[in-house]
Amino acid sequence: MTNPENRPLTLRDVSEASGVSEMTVSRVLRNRGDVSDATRKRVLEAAKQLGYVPNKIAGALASQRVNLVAVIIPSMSNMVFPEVMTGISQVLEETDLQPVVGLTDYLPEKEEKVLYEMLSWRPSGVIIAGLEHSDASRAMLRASGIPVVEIMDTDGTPVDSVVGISHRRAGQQMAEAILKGGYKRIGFLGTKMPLDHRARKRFEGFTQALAKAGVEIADHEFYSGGSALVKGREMTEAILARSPDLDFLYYSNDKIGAGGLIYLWEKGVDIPNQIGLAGFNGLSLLKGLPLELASMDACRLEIGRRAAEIIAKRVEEDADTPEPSHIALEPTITYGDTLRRP
Amino acid sequence: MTNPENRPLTLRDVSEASGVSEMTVSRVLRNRGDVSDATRKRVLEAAKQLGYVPNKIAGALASQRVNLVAVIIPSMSNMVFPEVMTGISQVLEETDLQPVVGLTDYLPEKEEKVLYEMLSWRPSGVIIAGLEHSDASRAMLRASGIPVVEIMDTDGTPVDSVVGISHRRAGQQMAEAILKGGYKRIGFLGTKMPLDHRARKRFEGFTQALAKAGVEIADHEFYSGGSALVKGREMTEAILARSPDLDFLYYSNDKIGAGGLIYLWEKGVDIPNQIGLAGFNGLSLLKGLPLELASMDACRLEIGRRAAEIIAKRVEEDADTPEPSHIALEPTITYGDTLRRP
DNA sequence: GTGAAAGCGCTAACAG
DNA sequence: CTGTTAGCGCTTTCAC
Repeated sequence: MTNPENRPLTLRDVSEASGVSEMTVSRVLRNRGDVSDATRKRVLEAAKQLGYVPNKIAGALASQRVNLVAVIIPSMSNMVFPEVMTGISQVLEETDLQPVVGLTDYLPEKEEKVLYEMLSWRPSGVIIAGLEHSDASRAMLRASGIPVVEIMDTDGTPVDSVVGISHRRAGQQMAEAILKGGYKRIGFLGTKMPLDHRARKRFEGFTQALAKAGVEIADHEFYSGGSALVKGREMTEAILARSPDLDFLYYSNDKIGAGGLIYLWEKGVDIPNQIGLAGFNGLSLLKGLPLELASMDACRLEIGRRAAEIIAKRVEEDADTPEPSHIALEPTITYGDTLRRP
Repeated sequence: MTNPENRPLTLRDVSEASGVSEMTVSRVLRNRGDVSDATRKRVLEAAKQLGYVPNKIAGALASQRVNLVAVIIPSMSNMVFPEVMTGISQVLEETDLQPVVGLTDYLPEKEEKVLYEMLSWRPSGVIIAGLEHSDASRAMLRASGIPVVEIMDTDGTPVDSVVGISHRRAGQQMAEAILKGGYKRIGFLGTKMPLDHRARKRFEGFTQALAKAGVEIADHEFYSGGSALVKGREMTEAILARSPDLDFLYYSNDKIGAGGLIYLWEKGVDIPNQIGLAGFNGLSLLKGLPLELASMDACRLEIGRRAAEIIAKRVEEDADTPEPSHIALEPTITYGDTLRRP
């Protein structure tokens, strides 16, 4: 407010303005230790009057503590991660920890860079999507000496703690449900991205479970980039033009599934009898469609919450129990209107 | 890698391991000043070997420079802001600046808190959504002495720079287009949130332009929370049950518009003749619908890019030209298949 | 309850 | 090209 030279204000300015030692000012501003009400009041007044904002950089350097939690995820436009973030925020809001997000675009090199950048701010913990990281990244995580929670996926070996679901099993379960529904000629539509390990694992689990029943995927279609809804339409049209005898389409995510569903609905196709459909994620948008798309909940919110809880707990307890938590959540199938029940 | 005591490594460790002074190690690690290739190599090797990650906290304190740009936005699940972020990231990636996101949930108190928190890290600049802030927030922004860019909206008085569109005018233009399309009985469907100032301004501009033509909104419906697609369906059903004679529905965002569109399409309503529809934002999902919803581009990516450019430029040039930029972008109408052209 | 001194790990500024 | 000296603005620790 009153800052004529426009020089960042320091504790000393507040000290001088209030006539209280820097040390006591610091105590007041952090609510630490006993300070008389009179002094406290004078300090608070001076601080507000000046418009003082503490310098966390100096504070962090002196105290060797940073109330930041690095959250490293592939993307924010995926619909999945905003919800994970919500879970993380919900939990961290009750602590004095703050999430800081870094985006990787599914690129290992970028993940490495972002991780390096974030670790250089010495956060109190790291929440990072996936179990697949470059050797350098894994080394940094281990060397950091702070709690690390890998999220989303449990199919692999974590550096420290892990919270997620088994995408391989998710793919298997969907395959089993589809077979039980009596479908035989199954098409798969998914993302081309070879770096989306979770989509890949679902695909693997899916084909594997089909194989166990002697069924093979009849056709498949992959995409990359663009609006998922549009791609869903286009791929559906393409795969059915090529293989008109398909009786089920399994989409690797709900958005392309929704696009396909709208397309088929337009065409007047009898769903789920002529063709059944399923997606993945359990997005709430599915309920706004003409038919509710079958899907599978990915436990996004819960994963975020659990991960944050692990970090928060470790930060509190500090030194002791460096026992890693390994939490595997159980996704559930929604049949909706597009997958015949057994 | 080789960090037995698990104590954070320091420059001194690298210095000792390489037999080079701390200062020179620092120079190598920052690519600053001339260092002989031999020394550089020794340092780099030692650093990598130890798995050293520089401490930016100490660096920032010493250099009084922080390569962070605070980005303060209401939400990440809005579809709008991820795209703004993309624009910001694109530009900042070419600099050594890094965006750090803070979320406000459209709450002024939360905005104030987040802003305080971020400013206490002394970022190089602030990009903040909207022009409406608490007095305290505005005071902090002004007192911070760093470049501030308010984004999304140009209807108001910025603290420093601003990049956005006029939402009031956007509402007006849509009203004019609707009238020119020959529609008379117009319904409005939107968010209840009184804190979404941009939606409010669009509504105001909309009604105002209608009024100028002697038309009044025939009915309206507001919602809050829940899946936008679902809400769009429900509100559309509700408003038409109440006012079956409406010939146009203007939705305050594309998602609820899409929900309404799907609902009406299901019902077999003749769009755009029996009823016309329009949304707002120009989301790419619109092209995946049975009909393309009329909408208006909000210039999200461009806003992000421009804002980041302003910050980047100011950080480079430093002291001079503290001349604020005021950039008003021009949104364009998409008629799609749901709004009759004049 | 309050204050003084000594750093936190790095970099600016200068000296060689 | 390399090294030395002083801090950056806070908090820790200990004294009063």
